[in-house]
Amino acid sequence: MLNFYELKLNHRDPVYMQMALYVKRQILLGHAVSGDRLPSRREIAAQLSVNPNTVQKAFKLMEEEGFVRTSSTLGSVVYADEETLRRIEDELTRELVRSFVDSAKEINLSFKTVVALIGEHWD
Amino acid sequence: MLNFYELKLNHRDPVYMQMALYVKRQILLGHAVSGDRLPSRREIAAQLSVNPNTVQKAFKLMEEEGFVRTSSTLGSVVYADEETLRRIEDELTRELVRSFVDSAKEINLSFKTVVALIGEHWD
DNA sequence: CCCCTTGTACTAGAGGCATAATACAATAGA
DNA sequence: TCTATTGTATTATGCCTCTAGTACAAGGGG
Repeated sequence: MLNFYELKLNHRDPVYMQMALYVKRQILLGHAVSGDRLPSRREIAAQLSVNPNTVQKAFKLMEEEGFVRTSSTLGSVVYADEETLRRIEDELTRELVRSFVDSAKEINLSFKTVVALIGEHWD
Repeated sequence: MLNFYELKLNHRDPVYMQMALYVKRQILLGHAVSGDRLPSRREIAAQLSVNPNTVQKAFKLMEEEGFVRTSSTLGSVVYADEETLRRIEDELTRELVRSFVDSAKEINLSFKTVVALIGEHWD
């Protein structure tokens, strides 16, 4: 049973998107696999101290994106076939790198400088 | 005279923040230096096809952050002393790298993998 | 001197995000 | 069967961002 205690919310991005991203990460890391159950809307709302309606919005998004499925009164479970997993990896990895590289180039950082800076901040 | 034609707005971040970031970048790149004039609020609004009030909000922010100064009816100019320049570099460089490294670690990417991925996306 | 631009301020409204408070049908479990 | 939980839906409120429209004092240039 997945929980949301470790999810630290920021004040920049919509909460319901941060929730969906969190579940995607758990899937990508193998911490959540197909069939794994998710707590009820109300339970998650309590874990995160947010409104149940916000949680419901997150589930709506996750269902639309295809990695969570809900059967009424039986709760929601993770669903991640090959294609879904690939899509999640793409979003979380390639998209992360792409936007970072774009920003780095915007301020004229060289590849060498970028690698050096990352090296400094890695530990 | 700085212009805003090259600034491509996204639909994720507040417009007035994107505007401030754009000016910071121009300063960091040396494309804008102390004394450089900025177009009027209304002129910039036209260049970006946004509302003058939004532009005014950006100026309020930029003045608060100290890299733009306005003298009534004479328009606004860039102001960037040593300390301001350092702060901008910190925000645009170190902050960029820091948040990227954090995200990369969230999905268990190794330093080596990250460098490889960046290398792929660099060109 | 007059007009136009400028910075600044204000009200009003739309849309997205989040909260608060309910409501209800369906089902699992005692 | 009764009760508690669950997913789902609705209405209202508040905040932030952005747009739209208007207003006004101050200064520059003809």
